[in-house]
Amino acid sequence: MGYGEVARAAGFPRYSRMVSAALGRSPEPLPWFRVVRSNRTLAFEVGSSSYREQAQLLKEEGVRFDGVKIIELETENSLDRILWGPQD
DNA sequence: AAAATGACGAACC
DNA sequence: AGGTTCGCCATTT
Repeated sequence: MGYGEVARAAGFPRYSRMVSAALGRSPEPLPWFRVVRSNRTLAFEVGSSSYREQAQLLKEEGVRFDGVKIIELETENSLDRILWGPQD
């Protein structure tokens, strides 16, 4: 899931930036690290401490990388499923 | 009130 | 392919 994708899924197509803001501000432990950029790279500047943290967390979730690019982000407990569940 | 700012994204050079 | 500009919209200056 990218920020724009989350926004769309929530019914706010132009709110990608608000999504990132919300994830950052939220006091509850949201799985912010599962949200990436639309180009499938991580959300932060490569090498930054936040970048390394996100990379580490994602690896623990079983997400694989091709260098800086993410091979496949969607895991069995991807963000959309956590937030909105299997709907049915 | 006006301008700058973002864990964004797409459109243009 | 890679760098710059532009649209987005709530917050903060």
